Amino acid sequence: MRRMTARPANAHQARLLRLLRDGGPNSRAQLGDRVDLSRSKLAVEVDRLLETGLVVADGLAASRGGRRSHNIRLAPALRFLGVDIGATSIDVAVTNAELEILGHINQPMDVRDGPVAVFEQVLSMAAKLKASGLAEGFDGAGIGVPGPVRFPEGVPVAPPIMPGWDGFPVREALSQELGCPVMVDNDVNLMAMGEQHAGVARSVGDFLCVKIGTGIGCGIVVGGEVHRGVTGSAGDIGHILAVPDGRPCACGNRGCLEAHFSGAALARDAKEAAQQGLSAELASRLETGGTLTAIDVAAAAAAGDATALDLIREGGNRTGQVIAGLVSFFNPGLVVIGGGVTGLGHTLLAAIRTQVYRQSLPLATGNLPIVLGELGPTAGVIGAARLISDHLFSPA
Amino acid sequence: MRRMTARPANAHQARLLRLLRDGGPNSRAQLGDRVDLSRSKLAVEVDRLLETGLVVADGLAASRGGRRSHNIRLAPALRFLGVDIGATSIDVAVTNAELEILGHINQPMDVRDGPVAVFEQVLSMAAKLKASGLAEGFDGAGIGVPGPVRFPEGVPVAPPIMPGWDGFPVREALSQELGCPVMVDNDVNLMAMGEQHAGVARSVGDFLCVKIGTGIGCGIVVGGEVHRGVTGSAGDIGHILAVPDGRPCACGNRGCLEAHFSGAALARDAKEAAQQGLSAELASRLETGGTLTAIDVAAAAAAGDATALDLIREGGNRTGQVIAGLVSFFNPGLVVIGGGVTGLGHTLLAAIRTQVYRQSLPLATGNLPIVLGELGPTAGVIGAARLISDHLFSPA
DNA sequence: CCAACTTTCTCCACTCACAGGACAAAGAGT
DNA sequence: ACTCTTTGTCCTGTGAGTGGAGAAAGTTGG
Repeated sequence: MRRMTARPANAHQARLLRLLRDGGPNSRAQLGDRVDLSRSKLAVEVDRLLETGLVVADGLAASRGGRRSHNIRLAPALRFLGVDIGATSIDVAVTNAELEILGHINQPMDVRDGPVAVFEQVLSMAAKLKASGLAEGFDGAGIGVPGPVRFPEGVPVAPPIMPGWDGFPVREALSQELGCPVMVDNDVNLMAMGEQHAGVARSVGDFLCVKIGTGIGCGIVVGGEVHRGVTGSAGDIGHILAVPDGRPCACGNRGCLEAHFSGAALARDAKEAAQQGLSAELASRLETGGTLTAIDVAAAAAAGDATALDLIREGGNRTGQVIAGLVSFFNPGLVVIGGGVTGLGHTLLAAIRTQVYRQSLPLATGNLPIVLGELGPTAGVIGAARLISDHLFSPA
Repeated sequence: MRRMTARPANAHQARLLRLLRDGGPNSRAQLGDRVDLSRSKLAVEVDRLLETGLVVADGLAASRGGRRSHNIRLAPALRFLGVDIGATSIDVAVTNAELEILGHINQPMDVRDGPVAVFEQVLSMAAKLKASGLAEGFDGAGIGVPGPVRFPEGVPVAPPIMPGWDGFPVREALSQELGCPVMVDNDVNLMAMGEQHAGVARSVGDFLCVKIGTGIGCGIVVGGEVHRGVTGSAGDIGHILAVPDGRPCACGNRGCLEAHFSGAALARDAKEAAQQGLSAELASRLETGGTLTAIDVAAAAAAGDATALDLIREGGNRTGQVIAGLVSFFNPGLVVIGGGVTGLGHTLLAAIRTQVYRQSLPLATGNLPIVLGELGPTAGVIGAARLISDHLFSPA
């Protein structure tokens, strides 16, 4: 099947496509209300979009007291691929043009295996989704990787936890393999875009999205746009100093936030505590599994284990201190906490909130919600789909 | 004299005005090269601007091998007032439409005297500049105040060091008194705009501008635009935690950056050192003046006093640690250091650089200049003039 | 001093985007 | 059947903008 070849010819068409994508109105009249164009001009642009096939008119809506309107919607055959490459697993999902997830699979993996091995797996996961009948092909794909990206070229740069990926032409390679346009971004930025599109950050212009997983990072959204920084490393808060002369970090310094709180640090601390006999709960989990992860700590905490709760609180305090600084600096309208440790739930959130509300000035915290992301593992893939659709739904 | 009444009628005219302001080309042909409009359209817009009087054509330029071009320039009678209200002094300057300073005066003052007393002084300083023949009136004024501002309304909100200013309608009051449009912003943001317009940050899109004076703050520029945050308190880094369980701060917490390094903290530490007999140099200055300021410390350091140098290095390290975090988070293309303590010069800069380059990741610091502002006390007033001219040179 | 070439600026005709009103189509309510 | 409402189409007028022709004002070289 021939995939999406057309692109919006002008800003009006791009605007209309995004309105339709974001669950907006779907009759010509309703579109006209939002788009500040005359009915005639709007009709012309809609007709052109219908000609390109990006948009279809199917059926009539119920009457609202007058002539029934045509249902205008994005082509139902459009499919986007969202890929979220984490440090230890891959998420791949197919969405329709409205970015609704039609199918989603997750597989464990190690980024350190390098781009070739990882892409083989991504392609086989995409093929599996295709085989299940959800898509006949992809009109575009968004990819998130756990490290800084030179955004215009779609190439990872100097990724600390991804040796072998530096300079690998991710965008070009995947575009070749998949036969469709591809955009690449940092996984944290994609999570922020996901929560902005379909999660807690809808209708918020300036917010921070802190992702605590194997590492720790922060998506920065300014005026509705992701801020990536001059070298694509903005939001890399894992190596901000959290504890003077604290624990050694993989980066060579001491006391980095990531060395004190992250999925990896939490597992390490839990293991130490178990071995020192501080927690029977954790020790028993260590025995059965042979190793501990953040999930074990979450389970222990849920079971009321004091040591596990202490670890979470301690980590939340450290993280909260750093976030407090960022809140003072950036003055966001919302802070979203997400990533693998979301399972630590309310204990973590409470610790973070306490620190932020205590340390930042009232003017910055006065009306500042600090909440957990509501999309969980789908935030990344939705953000990835959003990334490519933003690209495709912009003037050619 | 009637002042500037016209405003650009469309985006093209606004663009042309800004080009002319920023020292750009000044013939129709040269303007056409930059503005991506046909010669005919451009001529129409220039003619309209000439009609409004915002722009004048005076004289002919030298020939470059053909017909001589007309000199197109902004009306030479246009005057902007730039006001920078600091914690302890006021700067007022008059500029022409190209934002060149025609006259600049500075007077000591205490913001805590409240808005009424301060504005009386501002108005008398403005009157003095007028009386000296530099201006017959003002076409617009920009005002910087040392605290957060609700930008759209031009009203200070909850300013910690400015009791009595909370909610005072600065913009409206001064607009009344001066009889011209007024815009109000945080003084730190204005310094950033000043350095962007005429200083070290020309042609840099994303940068941070750290102002260390009585307090400490940070101007944030994203994509050429100042980021003010949702409540106007962005950049308020003075109360970021710098030293766990450190010195008590006026805000009620302990260990804030501002409590450890700022003009006020430096004076306090110098006085302590002098009284403890650690430095003969500082002690003698304390005796002669009865009190110490950052300027005394700078002088002592310049004279080679070890204690003074230590104080500066110590403060620079603290500040550098905080800036390192901001650099990791924001990934700017430039960091500018300015404000009253600029006099501490290279010692301070070296300490800050050391911390940032050590603590932030190479990708973020690799090509990151950290420099002193080059405009000194004029940065604020130039930024203020820029603020109001940006406002006036935008479509009505 | 004249011819040839440059650069700057003006004028004019043509195109296209867009607004806004008239009107047709299709339905609801009475 | 009649009126009112909502939706969608058609048509014409207006103003923005382009691009070419050419006038205006120079320089350079014979």
